[in-house]
Amino acid sequence: MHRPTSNAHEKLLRRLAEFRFQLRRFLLYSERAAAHAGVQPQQHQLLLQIAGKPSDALATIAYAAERLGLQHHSVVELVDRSVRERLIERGEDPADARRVILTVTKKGRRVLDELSTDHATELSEMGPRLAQALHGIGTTKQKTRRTTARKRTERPKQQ
Amino acid sequence: MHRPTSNAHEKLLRRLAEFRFQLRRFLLYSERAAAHAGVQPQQHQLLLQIAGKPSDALATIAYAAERLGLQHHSVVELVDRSVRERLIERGEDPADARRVILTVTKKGRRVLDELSTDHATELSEMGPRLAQALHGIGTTKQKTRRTTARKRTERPKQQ
DNA sequence: CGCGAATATATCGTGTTACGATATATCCAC
DNA sequence: GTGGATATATCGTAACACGATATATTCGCG
Repeated sequence: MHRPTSNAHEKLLRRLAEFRFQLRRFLLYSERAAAHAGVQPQQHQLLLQIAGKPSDALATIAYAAERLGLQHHSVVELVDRSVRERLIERGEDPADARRVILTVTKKGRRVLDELSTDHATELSEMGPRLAQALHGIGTTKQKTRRTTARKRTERPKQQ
Repeated sequence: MHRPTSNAHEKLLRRLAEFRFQLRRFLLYSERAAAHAGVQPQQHQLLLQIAGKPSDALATIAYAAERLGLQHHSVVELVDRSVRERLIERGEDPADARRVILTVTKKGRRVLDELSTDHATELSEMGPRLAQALHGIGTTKQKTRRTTARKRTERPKQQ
């Protein structure tokens, strides 16, 4: 069952490639913006997830790990570095002494605010392009076999 | 110029945080899918950009670097690893002996095809969520714009 | 209330990977 | 053909996330 350069498939590849390219461009912009603001990309993300958490969530290490898609201990190290640079602070949770509550310092806030407006601006430019690159994809996968097609609800991706 | 917990600003933070979270989820999915297919995320991206290039482009190292947002020499190393694992091959450019033309092997193609359909499926699920998280942002960004606005094209960021 | 299991955070050593600096090869203009 | 530009390659280094493991605190249950 060779596909002699299936057009639909080629098209999907091009769209995926374009999407990832645009995505990478955004991430590169973001990395550079962070560097420009004097922090590392991951520190920026940490600040963002702490400051941007919903009001009903606790900014613990575990929360940050979940939001950043990292292991707890990777976050511990990220927090170590960030505390050292006075971007955030460790606080205690009165309700559970095992936990650490993370708060953003004034300095961290300043950095984050700068980055946030930058990103908002950049995204209002690049967002549409990204959204469009994204748009073509779901609709392009038409024939390419329908097996993997609809396991929509969950994904048995372990670890 | 203090913002006493500006509501609009808080909202922007939450939206940005949510967007990055969704983005990270996608990237995490992608990383795992690549691992599951037996390649590293960057190898997947390399395959994708080579196979998904527009027909008028040459799949050189420099092209890949541009598309992956990496330095040439990082790509050289990525290519080294990928060639070693028979995912791609180095070829010569008859027109310019300095160049290396990259081609995807059968094995690489198999891997990429698997990953592509997976990603198309995943994106048709998660794409809308991503697009929506994206959508709220440009419109939430109130005033503060202008400075640092658009020096996207190049940036003297030596980092 | 006391002990083991579960949860939350921390430490240590390691491997991967992208980078800067630099080197080599080829092309192009004159 | 020589010099500068372009394209790829090599080497040493540092950042960062990870696995394995350790410590601290809370919870469940008798």
